Amino acid sequence: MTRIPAAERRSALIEAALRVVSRHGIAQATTRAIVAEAGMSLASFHYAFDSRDELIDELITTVVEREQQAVIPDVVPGGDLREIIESGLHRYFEHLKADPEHEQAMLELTQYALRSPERHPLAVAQYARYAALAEQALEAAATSADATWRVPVATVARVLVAFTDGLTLTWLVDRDDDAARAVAHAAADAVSRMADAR
Amino acid sequence: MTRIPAAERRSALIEAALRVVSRHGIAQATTRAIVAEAGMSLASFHYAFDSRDELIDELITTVVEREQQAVIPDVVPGGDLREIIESGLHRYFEHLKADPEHEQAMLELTQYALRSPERHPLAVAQYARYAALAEQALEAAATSADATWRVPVATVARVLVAFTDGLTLTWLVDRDDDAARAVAHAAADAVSRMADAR
DNA sequence: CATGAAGTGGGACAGTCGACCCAGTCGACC
DNA sequence: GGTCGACTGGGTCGACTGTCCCACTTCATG
Repeated sequence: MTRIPAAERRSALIEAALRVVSRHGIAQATTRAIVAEAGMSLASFHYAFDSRDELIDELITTVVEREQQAVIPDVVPGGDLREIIESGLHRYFEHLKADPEHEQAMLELTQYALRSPERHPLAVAQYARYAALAEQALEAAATSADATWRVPVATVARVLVAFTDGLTLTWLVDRDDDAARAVAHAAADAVSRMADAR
Repeated sequence: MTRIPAAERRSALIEAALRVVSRHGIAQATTRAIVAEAGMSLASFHYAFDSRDELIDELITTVVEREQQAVIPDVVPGGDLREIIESGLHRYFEHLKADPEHEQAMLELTQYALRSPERHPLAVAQYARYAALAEQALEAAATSADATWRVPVATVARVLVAFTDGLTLTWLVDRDDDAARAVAHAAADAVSRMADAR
C-alpha cells in the first residue's frame, strides 16, 4: 500500500467514517468498519487517531462545518418575502432528498453528542450556528422584499431552524414528498406573516 | 427472588429498558444493563423475550402508545385560535421539561427504528398517529374559536408536528427555556394565521 | 404428598469491540 | 548507499456483547 501522510489519512478516515455512519448508523461505525471502508489496516487508524472518540469528535466538527455551507441560503432572488422563504425551504428540501442518509447521519451525530458532557458543546455550537445563519438569511430576505420583522429576527430564525429539523425528521420517516412540499409552502407562508410590508 | 409470571416480567423489563435508554441512550441498553435495572438475572431476560430485538420492538410500540396519551391536546379552553394553539404548545413544552430524557429516548428510538427495514413501519405509524392527533386537535380548536382553516388541516397538522419535533431537538441541545417559549409563541401566532375567523 | 411445569441462577459460549504492540518496510535526506 | 523516522500489516489483548444451557427451586394441581 502506498504511503500516505498522517494528515491525509485522518481526513480519509473521516470521510470513510461519514460514509459508514450514513449507510449503517453510528452504532455500526466501528474502527474496523471505518478502516475497511477506507481500505486501510487497523493499525493505520490508531496511528492517525489516538482513539475512536477522537475521530468521532473530528467527524462532528467537520460535518457541521460542511453542512453550514450546503444549507446556507444563498442569493435571495426577487419576489415577496413568502416566495423567498419558500424557495429557501425548497432548496434545503432538495438538499435533503439528494442525500437523505447524510441528514440522517447529522441527526444521529447530534444525538450522539448530546449523550456525553464533553461533546454536548459541539451540538450547542452547531445549533447556534444554524440559528445565526438563518437569522442572517432572514434579514437579507426582509431587506430584499422591503419588509420589516415584527417578531425579533432571532426568534423567527429559531422557528425556522426548528421547523427545518422537524421537516427533516418527518420526511425521513415517511418519505412523502408531496406532503413535505405542501408543509414547506404553508410554513413559508406562516413565517412570512411575521413581517410587515414597509 | 419471588416468582413473577412472564407477562409481568415482560412489562417490568420494558420499563427497565426505557429507564436505561432514557438515562444512557439506546447504545447502552444492553441485556445486562436492562436486567440489572430490573433487578433480575440474565436468564430471566431470555425467558421473557426471545431476543433483545424483540424487547426493543415492544419498547417502541409501548412508548409510542404512551406518548400519544401524554401529548394529546386535551380540552380546548375559551380564547382565540392563537391562544388555544399556544397553550397546547406550552403544555407539550412542560411535558418535555418535566422529563427531557424521555423525549430524548423517543427520538433515539425513532432513529433506531429508521435504521432497520423491519422496524421502519413502527416509525411511520408513530408519525402518522402524531399527525392524526394534531389534526383532530386543530379541528377542535378551530371549532372552539369559531374559525375555519384556509390551509388543509392535514397540512397544518404536519407543520405542527414538524415544528414540535424541531422545538424538542433544539431545546434538548441548548436548554434555553426563554427562547423556546418565545419560539412557541411566535409559531402559535403564525399557525393561527392559517385560519380565517368565521 | 407427588409431580410436572413455570420460573430462576450462574456459568459458559462464540463473536466483536477498542486498543495496542512490534517487527518490518518504505522514502527522504545525509 | 546508509540511516533514521514515518508508516504499515498482522496478530493479540482483555472487556463486553447477545444468547444459550442446565441444574435448581418454587408452586398449583392431582
